[in-house]
Amino acid sequence: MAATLHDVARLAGVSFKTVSNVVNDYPHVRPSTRQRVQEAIAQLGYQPNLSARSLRSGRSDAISLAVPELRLPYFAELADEVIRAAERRGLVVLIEQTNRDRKRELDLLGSARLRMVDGLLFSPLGLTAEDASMVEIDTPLVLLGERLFHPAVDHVTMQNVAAARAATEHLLARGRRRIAVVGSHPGEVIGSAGLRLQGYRAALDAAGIPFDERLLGPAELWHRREGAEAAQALLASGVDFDAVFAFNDTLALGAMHALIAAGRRVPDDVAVIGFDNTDDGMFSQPTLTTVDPGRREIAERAVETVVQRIADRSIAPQHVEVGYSIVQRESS
Amino acid sequence: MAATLHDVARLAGVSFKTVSNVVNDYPHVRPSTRQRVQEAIAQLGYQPNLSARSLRSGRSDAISLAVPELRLPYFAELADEVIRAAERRGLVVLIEQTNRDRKRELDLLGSARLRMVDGLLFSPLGLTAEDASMVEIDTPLVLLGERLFHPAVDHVTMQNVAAARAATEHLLARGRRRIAVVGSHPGEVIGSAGLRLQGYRAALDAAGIPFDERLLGPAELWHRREGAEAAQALLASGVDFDAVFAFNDTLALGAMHALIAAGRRVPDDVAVIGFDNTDDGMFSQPTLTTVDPGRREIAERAVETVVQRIADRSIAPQHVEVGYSIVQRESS
DNA sequence: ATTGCTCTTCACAACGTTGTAGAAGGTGCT
DNA sequence: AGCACCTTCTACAACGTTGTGAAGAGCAAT
Repeated sequence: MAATLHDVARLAGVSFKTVSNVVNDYPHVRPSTRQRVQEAIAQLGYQPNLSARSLRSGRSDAISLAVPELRLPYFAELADEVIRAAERRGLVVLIEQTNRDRKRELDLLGSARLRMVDGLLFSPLGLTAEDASMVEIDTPLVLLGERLFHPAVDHVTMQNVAAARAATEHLLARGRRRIAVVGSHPGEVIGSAGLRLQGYRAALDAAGIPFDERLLGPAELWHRREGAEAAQALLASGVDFDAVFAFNDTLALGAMHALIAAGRRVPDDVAVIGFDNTDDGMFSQPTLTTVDPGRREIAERAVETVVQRIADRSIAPQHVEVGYSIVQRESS
Repeated sequence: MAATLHDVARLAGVSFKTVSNVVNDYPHVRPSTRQRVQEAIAQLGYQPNLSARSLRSGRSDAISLAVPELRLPYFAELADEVIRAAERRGLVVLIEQTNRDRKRELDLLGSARLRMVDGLLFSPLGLTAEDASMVEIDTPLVLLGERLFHPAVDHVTMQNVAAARAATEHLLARGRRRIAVVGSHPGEVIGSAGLRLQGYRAALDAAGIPFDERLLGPAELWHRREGAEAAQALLASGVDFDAVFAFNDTLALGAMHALIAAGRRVPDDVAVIGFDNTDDGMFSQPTLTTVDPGRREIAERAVETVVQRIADRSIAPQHVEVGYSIVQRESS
């Protein structure tokens, strides 16, 4: 059905390799020949077979992006920006969802699918420290987020600790002293929750405010529902608080909903700050103060890094940290 | 670097074709041979080269999903569900963003990338009626949404007219008589905006309420910001209204924000209904009444349809319409 | 022992492309 | 004229897989 180099060659009266040379902009082709070939290409609607090209060249010009769940706004917006950044470099993006499941994440790393793409951007959530060695794979890999530390693998991360500290300091600066947390993961150290908690405690310490464990609202998943439930649990516990630091915006919106439903005014009674600067905090009621963790830059740098790694596997592993900022809105 | 059939064959002491037969579960392989080959496969960590397989077999087991913007919750959730549905059938999903740009959509249809995937799920927004013939492409294609009608191409759509009518009737049933629209596209007929407006007018007609053009709040893009701006414009125009039917949830949330900021109570002064049933309306303040247009079923049926089309190109074009329902929450 | 059958394995030829090496033709220099 | 050197084009051999057809092995029936 579809035309091949041979079909074009036959029509143009040249060898199929000459057609290949035209397609690949090989310089030593006589202008008249080039034109004849191009006309034949146009006439037949020839398009290169990318499987064959990929087999022969070892390049597919496709990368994978593996995220926990695309329906979480943070990952949807990350994927959006990764796709844009990849497109600027002529790459297409294949998206895998791991549902923050350790087994699925491990399967992914060993999957034959990986051989179809030139590289992988991987945002692991379920993997534990003991799985760290599993990320030593043949396919160029860039890890996103800070869940895993493996010195030999490229990372592009946000500054979780510093940004969380800044978020907490923002609330402190506005006079809040009893700052509850929504989204903590008890016992976790290296994950986003662990690091953000670390930043929170650092800010409290610096301000001379004692850490009160009763202010922690654990939430395994970072969805709206879990944010609402954590806030309800804090209210029900009777602990006194005048602010909430939610570990992402989705949790924050859920928490805010629960607070308002319980009759608390935001920000008058309880100030709320989120984390991620996703679009849905821009028009919430009230609008959500949040931390912009540099998602756009993460996407850009991640694609840039994987492209470099694809081009040269021998360069030293890169660990990129992007900037963050506080976005103040009505909720604080 | 990576092991091939030949490497495995050498280690197992068989021909490379026998290894291929083992990999593909060809039945006539002696159990002892099969085991020896499987051990060699495990030892070398052999994984088939998918480019080679794709070149030889003509199948890549990958499909493309083309959407306007992944950061819009509707499309993020659609993509999430398409990926899940595809995975159940052993397919991976490559995502393209068209930014509702006609030229990009046309480019996509002619792209060589398409030859790398077995099929395409395409949600066009920018194409016009005169581009309809462009969707006659070699790659199996399923159109999502109702923007284009081309009898020869598979479609999976929501019931825009009926669902919009039901949304309007929901507001009418709650005693609202001055129902504003947010998100209309002046002059459009076959797009989502045109069809939803048609449903709105049908409901008004049936209720004997005259259509008032001043109640239309146009919004080209269906983002939160445009929803807020459209609502502000309606308020500024001085036209009286006691309800808003926003053509998607994102617009609705933006509009609700603007209404509340202007001192209107939702739903007491103005009832609001959205469209799409995306996650962000579940915990908004107030929570958002909306239309569930059957997104999950659209994803499932779309993947099912493209799989059928890939298997047999000669079957009659399918036009699938999925069910809808009203999801009532606090905003109405 | 030979024939005919089934089970098992294999050699070979694609799929459509790019890289290598070299041939054919032309041009400029000595 | 002879040589070297460009430019232009081509033939051939991969890349790693699957489909086809046929060969070899084993066994029952003749």
